[in-house]
Amino acid sequence: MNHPYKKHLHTNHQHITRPGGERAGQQDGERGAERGGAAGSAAETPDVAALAQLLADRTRAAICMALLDGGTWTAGELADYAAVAPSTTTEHLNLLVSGGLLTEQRRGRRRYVRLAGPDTAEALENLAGLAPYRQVPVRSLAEANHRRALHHARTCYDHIAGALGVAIADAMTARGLLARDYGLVLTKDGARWLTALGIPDTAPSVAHRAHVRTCLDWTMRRQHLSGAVGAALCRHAMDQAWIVKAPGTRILTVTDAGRTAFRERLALPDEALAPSLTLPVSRP
Amino acid sequence: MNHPYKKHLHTNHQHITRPGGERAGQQDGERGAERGGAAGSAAETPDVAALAQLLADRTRAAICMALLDGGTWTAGELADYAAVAPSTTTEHLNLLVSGGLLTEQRRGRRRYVRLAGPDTAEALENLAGLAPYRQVPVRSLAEANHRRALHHARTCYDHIAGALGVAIADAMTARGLLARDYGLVLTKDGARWLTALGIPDTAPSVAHRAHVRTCLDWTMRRQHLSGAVGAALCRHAMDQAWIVKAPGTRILTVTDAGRTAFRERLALPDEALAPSLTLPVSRP
DNA sequence: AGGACGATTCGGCCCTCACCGAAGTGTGAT
DNA sequence: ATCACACTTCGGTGAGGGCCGAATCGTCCT
Repeated sequence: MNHPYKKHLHTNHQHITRPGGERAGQQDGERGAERGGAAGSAAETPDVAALAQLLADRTRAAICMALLDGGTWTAGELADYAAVAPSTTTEHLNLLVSGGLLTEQRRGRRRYVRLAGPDTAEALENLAGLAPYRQVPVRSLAEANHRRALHHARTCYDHIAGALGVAIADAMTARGLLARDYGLVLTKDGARWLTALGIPDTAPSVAHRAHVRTCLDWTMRRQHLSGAVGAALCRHAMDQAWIVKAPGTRILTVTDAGRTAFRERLALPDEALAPSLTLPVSRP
Repeated sequence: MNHPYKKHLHTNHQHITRPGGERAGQQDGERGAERGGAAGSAAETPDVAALAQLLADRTRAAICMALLDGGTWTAGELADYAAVAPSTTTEHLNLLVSGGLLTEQRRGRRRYVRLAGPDTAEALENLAGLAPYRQVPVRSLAEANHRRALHHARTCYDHIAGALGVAIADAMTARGLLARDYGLVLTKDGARWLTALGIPDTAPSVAHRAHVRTCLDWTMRRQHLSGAVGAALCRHAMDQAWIVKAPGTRILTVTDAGRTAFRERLALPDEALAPSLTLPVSRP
């Protein structure tokens, strides 16, 4: 007896204590320095494996990516989207919700789910930017168009991603509205520019989030603008009808007004403003 | 025939095309806008599931967390650390290396591995900050002390983490050296402060990385300073012997000189400067 | 009430994979 | 040459879990 490899606590499956309730990735705010004395007979370690396991399944990952549009989907819609049986979807949603990545809301016989919060969304896009690529066959022209539109412009939870998002970040940097030298910063000129647009950059509603954050784009592998400023800009562009979001998808289309506005205010190159080729179809 | 749930391309296992070689998470730099036309008969999607699957195993996750000390370990050391057979370790390392998270270097009959880069390290710490907690039994007093020391101060790849790291970020913010309002920024005063310390804040060697980045601390769930400035500060503190790194661990101990320096220059509170209680033992 | 519909539960199938030991390969030391 | 050592390869085992279909539960509509 006396095995060389300690005991078999390696079943790789376990139940865990969520830290802060549903809000998965609290990012700052004051919180005292508890968690100091680990002198008991047990300690806490972050369980990276458990979190990763939630995303380690193709279907679950696809569900999360779909929810990156920031919208609320029903279990059935997700089942169709992921092409698995409703029963399978139920199991996946149970895991994702109890793992804190998703929140649910039951209404009648429907189960609505969405991402737990902006932090979760950004963590997901960042992960996607780091992930390897996989070749995926395109089966129809409609699907190819859909994909092309997605690469061109889409929402990433609450801000603009895709080639358009990257172009905006680049243009703002070029015009001195964002500075990249010390992290990504909104400059004074940038703040003025936002105010001139009618976006109050110090809105208290967004004060708890970092104003400027970057988000690694999974189609371009380039940084684009996220955070509160990114979200405000996206909202404004929608309010002004510079971009419209095709219902049921996360695809954004630049309108004629938007083309004018973006060209005037940011001198965006034409590629970034190309019209979407087709009307986006229903959920892919 | 004609199944309702398309074909079974759901084996959840696949081989993938790495995007950029070993460097997993390129973060910026100019790169043209290729990847525009997805008109072929295949398209590329980031495979989040594949990446997550690498981390979804307890043992592999433990290996990655161990390597977060920024050091180079041999396969045998990792086998001991993770308490699995050498053959098992080999398999895990093969996966992690070919997945781009680790790089290896063979010398003689040894296999040395380390994390692929700073980006990988930061992605890991961020993931750890988001992950749920798991209760882990502490089996000995030495282990409890080790754990306590880790929570107090440690290296996170190339910068300072733990309570000390958070305290430094807080103090720098309080003194106006860092500004949190628009992301986390090094202020002009901060740049001067660094220069006064003898840290050239515009060293070309670090120009390709964002100067200031934050890193979510897994013991405190608070942001601390990372990026090039964080790394430079850590290096400087080690050069000046303010902190010493116990060999074979990622534990940092604040020296007497360090206590004086940190108190003088940043007015760090005493808790953050408490001496480590024991000499750190060998690898846990 | 009756029926359509969305979601859930359960049982069973099958594939994946983390694990080990034993044998093998190459390197370094004696 | 010989042996020790670090790591690798291979076969076998067992557990975990993703998948479906069928049956069930609730809710909404007519």
